[in-house]
Amino acid sequence: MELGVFEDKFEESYKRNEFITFFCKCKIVYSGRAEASLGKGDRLVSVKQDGTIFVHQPEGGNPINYMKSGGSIVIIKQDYGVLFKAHNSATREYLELEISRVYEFMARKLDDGQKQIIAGTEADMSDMIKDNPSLINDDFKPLSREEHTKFGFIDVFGHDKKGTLVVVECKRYVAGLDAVQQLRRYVEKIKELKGTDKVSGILASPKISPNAEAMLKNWGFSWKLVNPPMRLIRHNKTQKALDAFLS
Amino acid sequence: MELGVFEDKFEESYKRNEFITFFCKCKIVYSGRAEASLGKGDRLVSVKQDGTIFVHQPEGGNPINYMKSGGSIVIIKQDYGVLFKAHNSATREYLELEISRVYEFMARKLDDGQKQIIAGTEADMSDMIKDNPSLINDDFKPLSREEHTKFGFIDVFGHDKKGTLVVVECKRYVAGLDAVQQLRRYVEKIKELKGTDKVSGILASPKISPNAEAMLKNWGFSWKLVNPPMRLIRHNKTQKALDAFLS
DNA sequence: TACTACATCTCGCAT
DNA sequence: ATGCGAGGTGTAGTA
Repeated sequence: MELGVFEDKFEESYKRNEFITFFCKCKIVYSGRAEASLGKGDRLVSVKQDGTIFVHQPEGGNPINYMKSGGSIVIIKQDYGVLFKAHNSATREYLELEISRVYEFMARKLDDGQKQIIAGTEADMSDMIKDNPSLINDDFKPLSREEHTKFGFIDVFGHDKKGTLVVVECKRYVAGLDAVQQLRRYVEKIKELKGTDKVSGILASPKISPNAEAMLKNWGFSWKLVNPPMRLIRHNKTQKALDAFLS
Repeated sequence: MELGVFEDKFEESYKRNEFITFFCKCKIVYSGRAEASLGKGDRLVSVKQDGTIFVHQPEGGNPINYMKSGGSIVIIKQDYGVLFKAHNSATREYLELEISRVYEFMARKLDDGQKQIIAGTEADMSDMIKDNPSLINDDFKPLSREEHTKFGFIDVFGHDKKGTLVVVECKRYVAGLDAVQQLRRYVEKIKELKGTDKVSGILASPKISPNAEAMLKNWGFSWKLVNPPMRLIRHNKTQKALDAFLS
């Protein structure tokens, strides 16, 4: 595409707050929370309707460069082509694309008021545990869930028949050292606040790393295998399918 | 765009491993690490040359749905339009788009062999501290940097004139409770390994949260204000510019 | 491959 | 606004 045409189209679409996206060859410089530069290559550039910008290389999961909404973009003609300057004065970030060619260009006003509904999160997991406390222990009595305190928030909090307080930390996948320390912090704080040593800590997750398990035991905590709700279903399904297949 | 045309174009471009991107109206279902659904709306859909997929709503920084490379895509004609089915058998993930309209379509083979050069990371920060130990303390002698051990890796490790071992943990932005606990873990492990209590912990960051600072002091550690290298330069530049402006 | 920690993380929620 | 933790986190680096 001729760069003059690109300039005009971009200006017009940008003014209208359209979703703009184009393939181009460019060099990139970013300055802000870090400093980054990227030599000349072909990329996809998108400008969303709220001003969010992202640049994708032909491969890889993440944008190579991006800017959050709240900035402004100007297009300036240069001898080598076109300079695409994005600036966010609030965050003092710059993103500059030295565009030497534009291959294809699309822009359109998109209409979408939908929000995603999601299941199988850590919150669902703590819900499940509160509703089915035997997943943790036969005499576990949950009292609260997702309780925010000033030192963090506790996924599930309760006690057992002997009156020992119980703190449960959930992880939806492999629990690592960080999860153990999170649990440790909560248990210590509860002990401090309640003035008792009778507080037990339980880590609930589908897996735990060996180092994390060692540290957990070292601190007198325990681990309970719990799958996040939908993962459990899927796993069972798969198991059955596998069992049937193998039998 | 007529959906039959879209089907043909998509099939052809997908076969050629081109970077495909289009605006469409669709409903979305995801199943895999969680279960998610999203009602009908206008979105940008992209398929990268390695098979990475992402779907963007008109606003917001992150893709609302995505799939990593390694899967496959099929397009199936339906009464309501076209079903876009992405499946990754290795991870057992599905992403299905019920596409009712396609507004615009682009596809092209992009050529890009460049890798981004970046400065101002935490690694740069620990480099800077190792080269300028006075940023931490006048008698700090660094011994190693980014040392990986089996219990974690320590950003900067050294000692002072009195022979006390020193562990430095860097954070490029606000240090929170997690950073303090990370430091705590390293210090405890070093004490255990060396069989000494003479190990001090220092957290180096541009900021620290109040709770984190309280916890830090409670554990006998200390905080040192250190900016990541490029942030320091920018800040000083800005300060000068502001001073000049205000004077 | 598994584990660990960083990320221009982003995002939401509660204080 | 800030603090805090989750995320379908992703990604790199190392054992």
